[in-house]
Amino acid sequence: MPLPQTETPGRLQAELMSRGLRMTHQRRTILSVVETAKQHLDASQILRHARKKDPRIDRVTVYRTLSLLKRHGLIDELDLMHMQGEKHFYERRPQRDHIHMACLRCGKITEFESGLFDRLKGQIQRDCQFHIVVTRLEIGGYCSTCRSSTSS
Amino acid sequence: MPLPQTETPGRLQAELMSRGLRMTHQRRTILSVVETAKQHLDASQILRHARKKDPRIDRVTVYRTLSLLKRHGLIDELDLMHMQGEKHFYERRPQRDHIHMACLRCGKITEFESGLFDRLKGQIQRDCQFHIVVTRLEIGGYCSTCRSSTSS
DNA sequence: GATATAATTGCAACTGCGTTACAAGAACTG
DNA sequence: CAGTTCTTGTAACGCAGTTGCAATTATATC
Repeated sequence: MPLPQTETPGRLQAELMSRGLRMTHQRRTILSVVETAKQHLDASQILRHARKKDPRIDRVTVYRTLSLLKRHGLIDELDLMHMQGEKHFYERRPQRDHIHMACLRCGKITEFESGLFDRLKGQIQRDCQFHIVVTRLEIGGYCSTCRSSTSS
Repeated sequence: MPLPQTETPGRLQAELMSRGLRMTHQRRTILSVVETAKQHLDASQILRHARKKDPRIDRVTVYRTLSLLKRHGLIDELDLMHMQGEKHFYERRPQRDHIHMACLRCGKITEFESGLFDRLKGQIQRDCQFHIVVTRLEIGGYCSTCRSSTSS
């Protein structure tokens, strides 16, 4: 067997291992799902994708792995303005923080980076003497497409 | 009877009435709780406070009233970085948006207004052609007090 | 490699926030 | 003040996430 085909090692996996955490088959699978996701996934979607690769994974393991990744600052948790119930969505933590805009009409999620946002964080650290660990800026409103069509 | 002592009419109540919504005794009570809250309350705390004024209020009514106020843009819903489970907290929508900072150690919530934040929102509306309805900027980290004491 | 040990997993049951269905009750209209 | 429509309480439900515990598995050590 040429290695159990666990995708390319991946940054998440490398990060966890470098922190001395055990690398189980389940974790590798869940990590690869999060790592290759093309959109924001919630826990149950992550479970479904993971089960396609390994049907024996339990949802509890997904929750535990997500909270592990969160504790280690490797993923960010999003609410996306609670447009789809109370789910949480996850994404690999990016180099540079970005803003999530959620269209209240079509549900599209747009990401946006901004130097003003970076400056704002700097201002907060200085003026409030607050050491920032994680930020979440979510905005609800109407995207350009939905603004131009019939109802506002 | 000199009016059923429902606090001063209150802005929330006036707003709802001006929109042609029925003003029930329960709504008046819940509104006054939200309006006079000295801190961010979650649904169950609002229920508890409301019941002190009127023991017959049910939690369902609290949820329904909160979602009514939310739909009308009269209150904002906060997650406060999910530090206390998955509760949601509520506050009367302020004139000017502010940022919520949550200390991951002591749990203190700090509010902060910033011209940079206002400018950032303007930039988003322009550059992304996105019509902003509601924003939520939450930051987790360590407050000045907790930074100076023993552990970081 | 084999073995010991400490972490991780799956299962099942549970918690807790929030929602829904529906009949009874209350607010507004004329 | 009678009628209509909205709102409420009750109870049952749904769903995301958590916990306890025995069985399993990754890693360190021999």
